[in-house]
Amino acid sequence: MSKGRSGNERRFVEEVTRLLVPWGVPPAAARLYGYLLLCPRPVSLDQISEELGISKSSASVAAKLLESYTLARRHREPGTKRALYAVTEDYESMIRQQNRLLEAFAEQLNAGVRIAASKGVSARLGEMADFYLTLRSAMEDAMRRWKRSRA
Amino acid sequence: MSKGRSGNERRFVEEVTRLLVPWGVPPAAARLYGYLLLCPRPVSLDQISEELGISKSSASVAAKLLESYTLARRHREPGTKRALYAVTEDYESMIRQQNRLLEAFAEQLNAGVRIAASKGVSARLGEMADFYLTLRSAMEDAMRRWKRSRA
DNA sequence: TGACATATTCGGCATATTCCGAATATAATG
DNA sequence: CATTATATTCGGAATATGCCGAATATGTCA
Repeated sequence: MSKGRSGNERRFVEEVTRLLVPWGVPPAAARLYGYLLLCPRPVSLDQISEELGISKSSASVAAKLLESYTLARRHREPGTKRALYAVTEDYESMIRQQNRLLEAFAEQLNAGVRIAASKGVSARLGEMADFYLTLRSAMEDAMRRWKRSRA
Repeated sequence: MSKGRSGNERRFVEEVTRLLVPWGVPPAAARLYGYLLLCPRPVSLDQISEELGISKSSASVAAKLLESYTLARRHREPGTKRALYAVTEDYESMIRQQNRLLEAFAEQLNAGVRIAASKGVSARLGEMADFYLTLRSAMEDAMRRWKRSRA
């Protein structure tokens, strides 16, 4: 992606940012993800810094964060120390993280069943736990099916 | 729920908080939700304030926020101005919100397909959009089935 | 090994978020 | 309508978050 990014590309990046931030992704990392999604090839931190108008250090921190989320991957440029970053195909990552939260929440609700001060509360918490576990399972199934349909 | 809450109840509330905050729920509101989940009956803002150790105004703001999320509902106490709050059964609320984000993200990815600078990028964005829409549909289906199984 | 290129860390600053308590608004009743 | 009870708003303070740029760490090559 060249120096002069089109308005459409800029808009895309800002929209991706707007959607990822509520998922708990810090703004600079979200913008980087949006930008990397549009890059046909891995890009350097210098280029990221320039294209997104952020400091080199912020680019580094954002890239490493995306890497920890497995949303981006580091590539090396042989013969230099330069790091290049590109998106991974692991776009399940965010869904998996949400599933883990769902599961933990369901577990907590089941823990609540055991301490509930009334039958009504107990029933409510149990039902909620059931609901969230059902949703989690449905997502796991869907991801399995998706993987298979792609193989 | 009486003045002297048990350690287990306290722990439950703090655990629910810990799990809801990453979903973007402010700490006080998350704690209130955890507390309300354990209440067999609607409770007043005074009681909330006292039990959670927060100011009356914070309790009010938190309760109204949960209400806007449809996680809690306001009840009136006839003959007084007092507001009582209790959790709703609308625990689908958070899942629906995530689904809307998923859908919007997929739409944005499809918009990206149209401006992509290369075939590779285009294919990638399209596949991601497909994936997220598949997940969203799976969740919608699961919620529909759940509703039916409860009727 | 030293020099250079490059990434990362860290302290500081600006801004955002969270909560408190006083001020203000609103609901209920006689 | 006035009074009282109660909820809500708002300004301010404390704390958290996000980012920058200088300092530091690390990788590559001759």
